[in-house]
Amino acid sequence: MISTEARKTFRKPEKICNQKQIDRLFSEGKSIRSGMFRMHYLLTDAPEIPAVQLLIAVPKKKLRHAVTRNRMKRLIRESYRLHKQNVIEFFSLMNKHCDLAIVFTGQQCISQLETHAAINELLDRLIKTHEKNPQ
RNA sequence: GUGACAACCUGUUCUAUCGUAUCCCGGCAUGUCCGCGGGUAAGGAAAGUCAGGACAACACAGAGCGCCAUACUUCCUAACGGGAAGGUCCUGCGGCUGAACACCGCGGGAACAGCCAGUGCCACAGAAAAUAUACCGUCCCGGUUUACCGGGAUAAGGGUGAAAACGCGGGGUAAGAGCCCACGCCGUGAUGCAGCAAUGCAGCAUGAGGGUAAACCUUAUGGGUUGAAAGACCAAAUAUACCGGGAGUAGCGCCGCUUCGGCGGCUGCUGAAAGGGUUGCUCGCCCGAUGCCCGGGGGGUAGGUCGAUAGAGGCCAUCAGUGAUGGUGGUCCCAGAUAAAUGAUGGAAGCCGGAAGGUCGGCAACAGGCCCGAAGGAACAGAAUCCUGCUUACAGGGUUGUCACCUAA
Repeated sequence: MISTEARKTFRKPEKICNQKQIDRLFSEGKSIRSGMFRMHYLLTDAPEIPAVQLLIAVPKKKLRHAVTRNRMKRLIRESYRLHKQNVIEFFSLMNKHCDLAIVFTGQQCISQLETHAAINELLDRLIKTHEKNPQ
């Protein structure tokens, strides 16, 4: 960790693209609920290169129009991109890998500020629960 | 000038920081890499997935039946159920007129092939709904006697109905009726003229003159099925058909060859070794030739590549055409993701909006004009193989046309 903090990127390797990985995450993982969001997560021991991988889901049932769905996904991704550093460092130090899925459960598109707050809260809670009970 | 309607066009722009996808360039640590290098990155409907193609796989001698679609004409197009122009019928407004019909002008609509091919159907009401029919009425005859009853004729009139056997005048008759005739409407047919044609006009002949094909049906034309999750290719790990090589290969049995020493084979039996399992190690135990080790190899999974972005392409000019559209020349390269990129936050400009204020006019209330402009607002909507159309959604702005109202002349 020399001087400048890491660049805030969000590229392909940090996304979950594998069907089996997704199935396992939703069937075996745990979840945290907060307001308009639900977060599924699954810890594995094998430390891979991106310590945390993410999946964003906005269900069609909640937001009917493709335009609003796209916008919501982009807002969530933007929030994660700006707030992910702590989580990545935390799981790197624990030498674990974490799969995350953020699911939007609201009925309407919300603003970037609200999204920032909600995502930040979720990530903090994820870290806190594992500080207490490191398994 | 304002408003409404219709058609067509348009569908905010610039910039800073951070970020995404892809292509190019560069780097070395050669890859799911890095770069404060550069280019490009949603729409008029990207939507609905409705029609038609391109493309792909499979099917397919030929013919018939069936099923489905289409249905005025000509043209356009790769093709269409799309479009253009024209025709016919219906219809709105305006003009013409004393008023109307017809006609003319500007619009709107049409499931505009055929009930004169055949079969069927036509609720309720009504006497009767289609080879007609007789409730009232009209007329004739008979009986009776004023006004009633019976038989017959009749489709003019009444009544019913969405619809009642073409309209009107005359002849005719007991009364009537296309029963006959003139005129007219409608249908059909051939002829002449105009038109590529639909069709129009003209006179002639003819008559079975209600509606219904969104009833069966007839005629003509077209149609193989499934869709990019099509389809083509590469292919790790693991297991493995099959092939080659290697280690190991004792005894008995059987078969073949033999120079009688043996040699080879066996999906025959028994035993053991190599090897493997159990364990930290040794022993022990267990598996062990349909096996073990090495190499090749086909199919094929994860995953990846192609399909897949230069095209029935855009823009400009020009020519042909009433037009849809086509020809020619020039010029440009304009998204290509795949758990699915095209974003976030600031700032500025323009647009809509008009609070508050100023000013002109007026004695004033205050019509109205002009200036300045705060808050706030900005629709419908996100590519997914690609095109051509259609349909639907849509704030604001622009152009043209029609109508209404106001103002001025």
